[in-house]
Amino acid sequence: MARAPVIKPRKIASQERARATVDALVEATARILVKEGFDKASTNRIAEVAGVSVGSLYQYFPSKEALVAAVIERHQQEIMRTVQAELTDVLTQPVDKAVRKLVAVAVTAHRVDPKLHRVLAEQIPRVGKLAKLETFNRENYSLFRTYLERHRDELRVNDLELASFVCVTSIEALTHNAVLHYHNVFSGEAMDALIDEGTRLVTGYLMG
Amino acid sequence: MARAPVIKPRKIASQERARATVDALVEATARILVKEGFDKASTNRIAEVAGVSVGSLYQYFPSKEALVAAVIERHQQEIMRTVQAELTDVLTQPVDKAVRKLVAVAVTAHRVDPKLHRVLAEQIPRVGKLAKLETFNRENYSLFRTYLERHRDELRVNDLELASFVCVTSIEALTHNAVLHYHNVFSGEAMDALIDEGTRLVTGYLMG
DNA sequence: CCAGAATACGAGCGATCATTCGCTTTTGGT
DNA sequence: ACCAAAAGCGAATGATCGCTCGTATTCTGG
Repeated sequence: MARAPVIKPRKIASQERARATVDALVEATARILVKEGFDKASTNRIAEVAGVSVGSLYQYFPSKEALVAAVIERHQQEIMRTVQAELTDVLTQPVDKAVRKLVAVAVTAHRVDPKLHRVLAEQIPRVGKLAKLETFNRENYSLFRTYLERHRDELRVNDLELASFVCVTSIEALTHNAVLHYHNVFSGEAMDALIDEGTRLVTGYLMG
Repeated sequence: MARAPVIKPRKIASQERARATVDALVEATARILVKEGFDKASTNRIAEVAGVSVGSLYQYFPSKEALVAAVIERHQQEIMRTVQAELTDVLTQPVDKAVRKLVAVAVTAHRVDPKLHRVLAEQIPRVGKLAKLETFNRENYSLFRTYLERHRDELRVNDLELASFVCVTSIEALTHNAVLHYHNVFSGEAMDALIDEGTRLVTGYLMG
């Protein structure tokens, strides 16, 4: 009759040693994604690189997807930590200053482990619809939307929804492309120039 | 001693029936990519959907990648066919007209089998560095670059290289995002509005 | 009409992968 | 010091996949 107690409930965890194992697994996953690509990131390989057995892996992560999701979450939090401070006073600043800061922050965000960011951006669609990066972009989007509403009278746009889409999409694409695909072209001064241009693009659009 | 003659040279082909087989295979690959996703596109499945045997598949395509590459090429050519006519007179037109046309063309291009386009855009990085879409973007890019050079005196930008990057990246991202991720939002009139905004964004940036 | 070339077939090989489970080792409370 | 729970282990399983190859069928030029 007694049945449930012996079955392993999966996924719960925490005793000092266990936390180290979990960290090692997430770290190993990230490293493999960057250095060997998504396809090479098999559960066996991840366990091997983490210096852990496959069995242990499955004690904490119910699937390979869960592992990748953990990597995504960790990366997201790292970005947040790096960027948050910059964004606190943006809402109260004038349009030109605010836009410049937002562009600069976007660049900074993409510079947090760019190689990992690239792999994740490319592979996330495949990992279920978890799409944590989507969530991130939503936050980004609604922040911008809020800013536009507060400064409505300084702007020459009617549809704030549409304007938000245009601005956020452009800034994201510009910085993403520059950092992740043309990082050799945009280094140092060239990146400053890119920030200038991005700022001019968006402010010119928002104002006259 | 005679060795080579019997070996199948692979990949060459053409007799009426064979061409139909090749078409069926490419078509089946495209359909599976759209309806079931990249992971489900196994060679066995492709052959099954094409109504053909795996053996036949490997007579014409040396690998699974070759099949995907063929789908990409076909899609590219379809886009070209749809768009080419619109681009012939762009070079001679004034900035505002030209930019508007380029934005509109970008939308049109993304509307050629959007679902296929999305899958390809998401999965292409994984298919070697063939990156035919890269090639396509290069063409796009150099066309724009050429336009800027010809109309240099009408513009208020110094670095044409940088300006091309900014404009092409923005237009591509705007239309890509709108058509492939927010197609429900941007239908009919909303899409016209998007074209207006994209045009204003870019012309405002290029001129005063 | 027929011989050889082209095309088509599909069972099967070897490799890889995600995941399981019976077992051993470590840990922490008492 | 002891022991139950927690953590760790890794060989084994079953499924899938890309791809090959010996054979059967169809086509075509003479």
